[in-house]
Amino acid sequence: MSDEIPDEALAHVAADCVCRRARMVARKVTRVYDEALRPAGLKITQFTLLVAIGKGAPGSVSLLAEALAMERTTVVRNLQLLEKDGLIRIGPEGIRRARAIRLTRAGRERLATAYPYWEKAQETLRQRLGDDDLQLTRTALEKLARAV
Amino acid sequence: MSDEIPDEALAHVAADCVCRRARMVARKVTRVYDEALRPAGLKITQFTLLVAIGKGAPGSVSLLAEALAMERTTVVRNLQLLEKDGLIRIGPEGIRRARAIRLTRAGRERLATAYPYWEKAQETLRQRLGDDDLQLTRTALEKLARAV
DNA sequence: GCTCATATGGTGTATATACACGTCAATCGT
DNA sequence: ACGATTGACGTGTATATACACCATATGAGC
Repeated sequence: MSDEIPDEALAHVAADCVCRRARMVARKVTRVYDEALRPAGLKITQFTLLVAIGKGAPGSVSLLAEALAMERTTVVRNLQLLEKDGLIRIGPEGIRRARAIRLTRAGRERLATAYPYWEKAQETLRQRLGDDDLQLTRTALEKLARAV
Repeated sequence: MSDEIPDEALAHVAADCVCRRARMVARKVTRVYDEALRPAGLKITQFTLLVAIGKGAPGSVSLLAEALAMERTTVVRNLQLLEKDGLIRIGPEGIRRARAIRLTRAGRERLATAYPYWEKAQETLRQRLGDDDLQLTRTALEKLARAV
């Protein structure tokens, strides 16, 4: 019968699925950063967005989404939360309806507050992995992000 | 003023944040697998859960969550969806309220249907990365998952 | 000017994730 | 016997993610 799946196939998936591993890693790592950032009242997703906005002052939601490999509509919702908290300002529609996004003063202050906690999370990871494996991991994630 | 954050710090985060990279990778990879599995009517999270259940017939929700590095409560919601679709059965409370979880016949059939699509996604990634970088990636993700 | 392709944005809906909290069952120490 | 501890479960609430769909704006070609 073709509608039964052998145990070997299940073991193969469990052992070798790249997506399973990538998601497991993302969940675990996210917990470390979210916990570290808790005192700053930010989650790592929000912190990452604020950094991207502060760094590049993106001229549109689409560009911001592209830079972070996020769905544009996901960025829309996340930005709405940040704006509600007064951390960013979403500008009016400009050319081709594009909206510029920029940090507010509160947003910059929150970033400054959060930064040391982010550093702690990075250091936690470095200690748990060791310098060599940390570098290996960076390289691998970079290659994977580029390739996919 | 200590409430301003220098551009160098922002560049440092954007370039070196392990969590940012891990989440970007997870999003990108997830899209590949979700799209590949679409014809089977499953998302990669659901497929992964079904595989874990089919492989181990876990004796409790907590064990299943542990095995996949998921929050227990997340697993609870995801299992509720799978049970609603008739793909799994969540047993009655046993020792210490533990509930055994097992695939239904429909669940096994769905797994058999989905498996070739998962293989396609794996092959897609292998082609885009190349064998060497794929192995490198596996190793790095494995180390990261263990360490964190 | 009109039409159409393209770029940008937002909403509806559904799933995924996780913390805080409460509930219930088994076990342990006294 | 019984209170405290531990283990397991589920819900409330909030955020994160993404597809489907629709609305609006610009520019190209006619």
